[in-house]
Amino acid sequence: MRDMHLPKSLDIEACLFSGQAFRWRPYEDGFIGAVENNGAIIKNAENGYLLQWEGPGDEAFWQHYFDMNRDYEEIAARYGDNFHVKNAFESCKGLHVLNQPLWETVCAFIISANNNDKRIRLIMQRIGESMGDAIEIWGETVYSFPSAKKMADAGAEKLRELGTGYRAEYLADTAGRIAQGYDLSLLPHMGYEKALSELITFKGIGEKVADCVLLFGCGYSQAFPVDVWVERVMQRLYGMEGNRRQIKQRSMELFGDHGGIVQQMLFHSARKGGLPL
DNA sequence: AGCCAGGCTGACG
DNA sequence: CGTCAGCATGGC
Repeated sequence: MRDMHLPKSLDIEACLFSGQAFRWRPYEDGFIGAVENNGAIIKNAENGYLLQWEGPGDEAFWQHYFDMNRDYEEIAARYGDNFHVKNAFESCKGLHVLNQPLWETVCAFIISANNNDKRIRLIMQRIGESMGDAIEIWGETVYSFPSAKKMADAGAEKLRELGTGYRAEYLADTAGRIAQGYDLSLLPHMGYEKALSELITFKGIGEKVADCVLLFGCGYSQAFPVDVWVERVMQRLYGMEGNRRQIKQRSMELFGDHGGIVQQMLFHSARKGGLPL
């Protein structure tokens, strides 16, 4: 068991429950979950939080996971002349875009298609329970996310039993390609456009899902996923028209290198009901 | 009891 | 190239 302090400047609840991570759950006055082979509990503490974990990770691992090496205040300041983005950053103070395990992120967002947050969590939990490794922490059990090989071996039928529905074949096919040797870990190093073109060759991954993977799992902070909420924001608040791809292109031009972070602020505040839609 | 959910695929024009 | 019906499942 190791532990470290997380600063009050982080809003852990916002980070873990804003549609980017799906494998944490409330626990006592904090949260419990697993990242890679680390089981973790986060408790409220004076002037921040106490993160306790069992597993091979170190402090740098968690600092990267919570994107603590990025200056969000400085990024927010760059959009100080943009009314709605400025407001979104202020109402989402402490929300960071997480850097999550790539394979798990791929699966989560394949599952997310035409689905809702609650059910994505339900399915991800079932996948962990049935195929992941159990990790004990403080008498609680959490589960690592299973490898692509393990999911490929389980097959589409098994995945369907877990409630994935018509996405079972997508997951099985994608898991199979990766188990056969496709190296996801190259994606963060080949540039945004190339990585996007690679991702959309997988079944169940279209442009929106790919952009979520690029943003939450590959560190491409310019990736701008356009879902129904963000589409509505850009239409109503910025007068954009056209299909989602056009809205994405115009948004990326408008917001630039940190568009994905802007997107997460707009998405989260829109879902909280904090935007005049 | 329908409707909807951080869309994608395959078919068709 | 763009459009569009159909899609499994569970929560509300």
